Amino acid sequence: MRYSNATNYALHTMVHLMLQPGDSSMGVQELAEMQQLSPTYLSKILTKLAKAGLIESTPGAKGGYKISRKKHEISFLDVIHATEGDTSLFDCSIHHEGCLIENVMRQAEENMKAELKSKLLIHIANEAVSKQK
Amino acid sequence: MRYSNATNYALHTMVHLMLQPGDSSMGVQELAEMQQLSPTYLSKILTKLAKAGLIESTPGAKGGYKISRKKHEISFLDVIHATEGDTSLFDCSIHHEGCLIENVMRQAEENMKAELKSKLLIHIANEAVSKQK
DNA sequence: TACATTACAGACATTAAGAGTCCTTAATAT
DNA sequence: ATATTAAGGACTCTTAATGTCTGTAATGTA
Ligand code: SF4
Ligand code: SF4
Repeated sequence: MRYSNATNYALHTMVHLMLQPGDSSMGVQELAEMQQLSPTYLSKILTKLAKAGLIESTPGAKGGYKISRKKHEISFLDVIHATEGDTSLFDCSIHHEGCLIENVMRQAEENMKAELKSKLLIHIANEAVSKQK
Repeated sequence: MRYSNATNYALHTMVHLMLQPGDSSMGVQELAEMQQLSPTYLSKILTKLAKAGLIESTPGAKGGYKISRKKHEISFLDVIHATEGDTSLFDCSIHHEGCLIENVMRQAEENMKAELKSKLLIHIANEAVSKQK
């Protein structure tokens, strides 16, 4: 029971893109090198992020990825949702009416999600910058 | 990213054992039938629960499993911990000092665990009983 | 227009973990 | 002694994550 590596890569990539100045794009090549992983694999993750509207992609020469216009609203939960999908941590296939076990598990997951939703990536990016100084 | 079926089975089994009257034991055979799953597989899960001190096992004829003496203190988290192990949901292998990403992820997981720790199985068992009436 | 560059998509291979089975051993009651 | 039960190890099967390869479409540049 662990978050996938893809989520880790996605989070790092998002922070990288946030720190990129102005309207400049980065290619998957460059992004993959920074994280020491295969460009083709990262490409799939980036496509997911793009479909979720968290980043914007432009094909063709001088193309690449840049952070979405919603830059200041993107939460950890948004990224995780994009990579992990929207499945529940606990999902009993039976679904008895008013199941007490599910209630507890769902509530617990909600507590986690609430935190992940309240934390914005932009905060991490800003802190990272001020640390470097 | 889902909790394993084993956790589901474990939770159900624990509730069953809690509803058992007095000091009586149940065999893995009976417990497996109730949940429609293989006795040998459930046996492995029960062994984990026993090692975690959540249930007590007695081998030999007329043996079986019964709820531990800590019956009234056992939380959802205890059961999950026994079956899933103590690994973190988010575990970056690198561990940069004061990592901001990990901080957020860890905190979120803590929020979930807090809920799971506060919910005791005995409550579920009691509610299940009063519903039946 | 031709060409280089880049994202995108599908098929495929590899790996790791979960789920489940089978068989043997040890402990206990009758 | 024998039947019954839990525990443990080795094994297979299934599934999902991880990763690669190849081709296609879109875009800028010369
Ligand atoms: S009681 Fe809840 S968790 Fe258990 S089988 Fe029914 S729906 Fe699933
Ligand atoms: S910054 Fe944090 S999550 Fe990223 S590589 Fe370092 S330790 Fe891992």
